[in-house]
Formats: sequence, C-alpha cells, structure tokens
Amino acid sequence: MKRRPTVTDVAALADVGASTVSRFLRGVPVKPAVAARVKHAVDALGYEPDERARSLRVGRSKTIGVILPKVSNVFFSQSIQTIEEEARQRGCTVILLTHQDVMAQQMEHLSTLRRYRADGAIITCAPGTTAKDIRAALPHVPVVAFDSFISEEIDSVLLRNRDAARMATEHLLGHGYGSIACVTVKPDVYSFCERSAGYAEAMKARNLQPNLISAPDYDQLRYVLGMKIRGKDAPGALLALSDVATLHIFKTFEELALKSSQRPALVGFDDFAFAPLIDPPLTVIRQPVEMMVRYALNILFSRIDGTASKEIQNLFLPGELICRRSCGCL
Amino acid sequence: MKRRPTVTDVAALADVGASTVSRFLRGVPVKPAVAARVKHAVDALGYEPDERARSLRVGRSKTIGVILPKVSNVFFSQSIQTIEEEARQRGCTVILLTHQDVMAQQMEHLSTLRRYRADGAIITCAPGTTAKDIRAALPHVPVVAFDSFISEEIDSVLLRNRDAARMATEHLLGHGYGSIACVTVKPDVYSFCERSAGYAEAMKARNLQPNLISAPDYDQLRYVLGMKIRGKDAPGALLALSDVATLHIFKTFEELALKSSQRPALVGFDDFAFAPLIDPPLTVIRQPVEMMVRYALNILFSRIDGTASKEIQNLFLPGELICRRSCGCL
DNA sequence: CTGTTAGCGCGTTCAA
DNA sequence: TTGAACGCGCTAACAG
Repeated sequence: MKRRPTVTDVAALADVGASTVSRFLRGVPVKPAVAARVKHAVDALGYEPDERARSLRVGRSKTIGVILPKVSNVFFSQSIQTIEEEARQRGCTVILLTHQDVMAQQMEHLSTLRRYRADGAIITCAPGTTAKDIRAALPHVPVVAFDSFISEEIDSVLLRNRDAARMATEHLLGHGYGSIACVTVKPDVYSFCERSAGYAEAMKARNLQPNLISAPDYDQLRYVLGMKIRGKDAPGALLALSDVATLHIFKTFEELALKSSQRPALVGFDDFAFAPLIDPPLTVIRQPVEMMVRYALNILFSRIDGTASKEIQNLFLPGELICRRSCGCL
Repeated sequence: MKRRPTVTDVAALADVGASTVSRFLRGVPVKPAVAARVKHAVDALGYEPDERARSLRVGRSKTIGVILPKVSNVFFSQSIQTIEEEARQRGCTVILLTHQDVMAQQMEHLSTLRRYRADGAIITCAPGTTAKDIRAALPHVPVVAFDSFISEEIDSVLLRNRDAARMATEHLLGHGYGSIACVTVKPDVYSFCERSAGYAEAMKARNLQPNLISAPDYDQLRYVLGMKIRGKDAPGALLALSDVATLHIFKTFEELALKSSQRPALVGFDDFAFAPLIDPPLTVIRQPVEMMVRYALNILFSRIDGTASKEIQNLFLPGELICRRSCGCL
C-alpha cells in the first residue's frame, strides 16, 4: 500500500526542487531540459496534485456550491445540468446540495459551503430566506440567487415571473374564459408567489375575482382541486404554476374520470419534453433555462474574479408562451 | 475585510490551546468550564472549521464523486436526488460530474476526483470503460458502478436489464405481436446493450428475427424510425429502451401524422411522471431507483469505512412491468 | 530560471 | 485533562 506521490517525490525523482515541479505544473516557464525530466517523473509516478493542499495554500477552492430545493423536476434538472457543464468549462467543480424548501436544511448547506470554502454559490432559496441569513452564513462569498429573489443587495437572475403569469392569464382571458383558477403547491415559494400575483393582477384588471387553489403538498392539492372542479362554480380554465402542478392537475382529472371535453382549459409553467404530446397538447410558459444559468454563472464568476462592477445585478428574463391546444387555441 | 477566524483565534479568545478547541469541536471530553469558554468563543467569532485543512490532516475528505452521463432524464435526476440526500445523512457532500457518454470527459472527471481526494465514487460509465481505466485513475479509492457493469472486480448495482427487456418483449409477444422492434440511441451504452440483448433473446426463443432500430443521436433515430414505420414490413410493436427514446418515438408518430389507431404498441423503460397520462397510457419497465441508490451507497460506504467483506458485490435488481394500455392491455 | 524557507489551518503526537 | 511542536501537500516569497 504505497503512499500517494507528492510534489516532493516528483522533485526527488526529477532531481529538482519542489517548487520547480509546482511551477512546471502551473505553466510557469522552466528550462526545457528540466521540464522534460519533471514531466517524465510526473508520468512515472502517476502524480496528481492534491487540490485540498493547493486550495489551502492559495485560498481558492475552485469549487462552487449549488443549493436547490430538489433536482427532480424539469426546471432544476436542466439547470443543474447546465451549471455543471458551464462550471467545468471554467475549471470549477460543483458541490450539489438540496434543501426541499426546508429552511433548516438550507442553513446547514450554507454552513457546509462555508466549511468547504466554496468560492461562490448559486442558490434557489427556501421561503423566508433573508439577505441577512445569506450574508451571515457566507460572508465575503459571492452568491447569486437563482429562480428566487432575496433582496436588492444580492445578485439574482430569474424569470419575469409576474409578467409571465399575467401573459398566460391574459391569453386564457382572451379565449373567453372568465373563471380562471391558479393552482400550485407551496404558495410561499418565491417564484410561485410572484406568479400568483401576476395572475391576480390580470384577473383584477378585468374585475374578475382571483381564485388561488393551493396546498402544502400534492396530495392535498389534488383533494382541494377535486372539490373545486366538482363544485358548482367550477373554473373554466386553470393556470398551473409548475410542471409538477400540471401533472397533479391531470391526475385529478383522471381521479374524477373527467372526459376530455369536460376538462378546463390549461396553461402550465415549464416546457417538459412530453408537453406537446399529451392530450391535448399543453400550452406552457417556457423559461429560458440555459440563458438564465449562463447569466447567473457569468455574474458569479465575475464576482469571484473581482472583475465585476460593484453594482448588484438583478436580471429578470422574459418567459415565452408556447401555444399549443390546452389553452383553447386551434 | 477581516480574515476568517481559525482555531488559533478561537483558542486565543477562549484562553486555551488550539488543540483543546479542536478536541472540543470533535467531541473529545474537555473540562466543562473550558468547554463553555470555547463554545462561547466559537459563537462569538462565528468560527467554522476549514474542511480542506481537516481533510488534509486526517486523510478523509468526506466527499464522494458522482459521475453520470447526464442528469436531465428521469432515471438520473431521481438517482442524483436520492444520492445527495443519502450522502448528506452520512455526513458526506457530493461532487457532481457529467460526461455525456464521452470517454475523454469521463477520464477528466476521474482525474478531478483524484485531485480532490474524494473518498469514493459512484459512476455510470461511458461505453468502453474498463476496470483497468478505473483502477488506474482511482487507485485505492472505492468505486461502485451504477446502472453499468465494468467487471467482476468492481462493485456494481444495476437493473436486471436483460430480464427486464425479455419480460417486456414477452409481454408484447403475449399480446400477439410478432413483429417487434427495439429502439434506442447509443446502442453501445452498457444498459442499452443488455436490454437489446434481452429483447433479442426473447425474439429468438420464438424464432423471430430481432429488429434493432438505433442511431447515435435522437434526430437520426427519428429519421430511421420514420423510415421503418412507413416501410412495408412496419413493426407492430416497439420496445423503447429509455424514456427519451419513448419521447422520440412519439415525436416520430407526430411527424408522420400517425393516428392513434395506426400506431404500433409500445413498452418503454423508466416510469416518468406523465407516463400514465399520455395517450394511450404508457406501459413501462420501472426501475427501483431509490433501492438501487441505497444499495450502491451502502456498498460504497462500507468500503470507505473498511467494514465491508472483501467480496465484490454485483447486485442486479429486478425491474417491474407496469401494465397500462400502450402495450395492448385492456 | 532555480532551490530553500515558511506557512495556509488543522489534528495528532508527546510531555507536562 | 491540557498545550507545544510538528507535519499533512502545496505554493508564494525570497535569495541565488
């Protein structure tokens, strides 16, 4: 059971000083003859620098933390996929942490990132998170809020949630539906909150009563939704605030054995792969996920490199309404 | 811009030695009065131990690497979700890396894990990966192959791919379909390879000619599939080897403007959320994802802790056929 | 261009 | 029980 080789081992074999090895490895010019010997020794020993030691010495871990509620939905899995690829291109590795919208877990994760000395963090925060929480947990560490807004003081990139929801609602109104309900779980999650606000704005602009159907979890949501749909003043159209909400709306339809013709019109958030293929093809708001991630990482890395302007950036990207048939089009 | 507090700072404030602080933090008994002072100092300074330094000293990074082809599909996003949660419960953080089935990227990731001195790794490997590759890249580091099999010498947990595919095929045969095609991208990916083998076995057992429809990417797959379906001896049923394959089969149906009645029967792999809700409800092979992850992590951590028996474990878990209507049932 | 020295922050000796 | 000294592996600073 041999010890892993260290710079010293390589240096000894190549008959040079340890710092020469270090220099060679980092691309600092060394005399060609020496370079060859070092290279040979590195290969011979299968040497690989210890990132922890390097990190400890230079103060940069080349690691970013990604804190999300979960990864198992379209939006987040696409996000994390893109984050990982982009981060890698910049020589960073990703520590992935999920909090399930539980504040305590999120705080624990922030602590984890602090202990690992992550260079920065991308975070979709749990409801109730304040700028103080973040600042206290990660002092002097660049953080960009993703798909959530913490405060003016913290960089963020997110969907223009209100506008998107208003647009969707207005589209439904344009089809003549007057009784539109907005359905979501966890209405206190930032993006859902904004979306339901946008929905309510559109309704009020027409002097219509907003009707928010929400619940803390999906089982309860289906129950409540079922009651409303079977009730006397059942909504003629639905706005689902996430792909999973859409899913449970469909499940409710099934549970109620509602035929296609009896089903309310529907617009959902997030354009999952099967959206065009279900019956009827689903009209959705599509988020520009890759763009959002790219912006977020640009901001993050410019902060890490110190090349950023001091100004905080709060980027709001527009959603796109993808019209298919569930909204009543065609 | 204050420096982050270190053990020394805490020690000074609490008027004790640095090692006492270290002991206190790790739960080694210290005199109550001293403990109180240290605790106070820790809180006052907001001290958080540096994981890199600790790791460097004790030789354990409390980090595991997870190398997957991608995360944006049902199976992998569920997997990574569960891995993260389970790893966290065991005090480990997860470094996430994706290789898109490109060998070069995978090798780079292995190198990354070595440099970060990950304590272990879960890996779904790219086609062509050998035990030697892994061993050379990660000597003395526990590795468990997930959803892929490298060799008898490396622990692995995966679906009983062949059996599952055979079961699905036989189910289709039982419905009277004689001409069944198997469709997938990247037929050289381990699990796809096994599945198509299981499919072929079932066909041959009935003296039927296997018909593998495959392509390196989805665009080409749709093209090839379209040709076959419009051809003279179009398959009466299809076996899709992944959820994304299923998706593209449906897209092909759309492109061909195939009515429901003209569409071949279909069984897919992976039970995505909308599977029961599409038309017709999709019959699938469901993988026991959480179970698989749990087994994989149990093996991994028992190796890391050294509590494992020396015997290599190769776990093959059965898939479950979820009958809905796309296969011809009902 | 190169080698030597020192120290990043911690945990672990070893005496006291 | 506690504290001082040392070293994990690396790179920055300095002298040659």
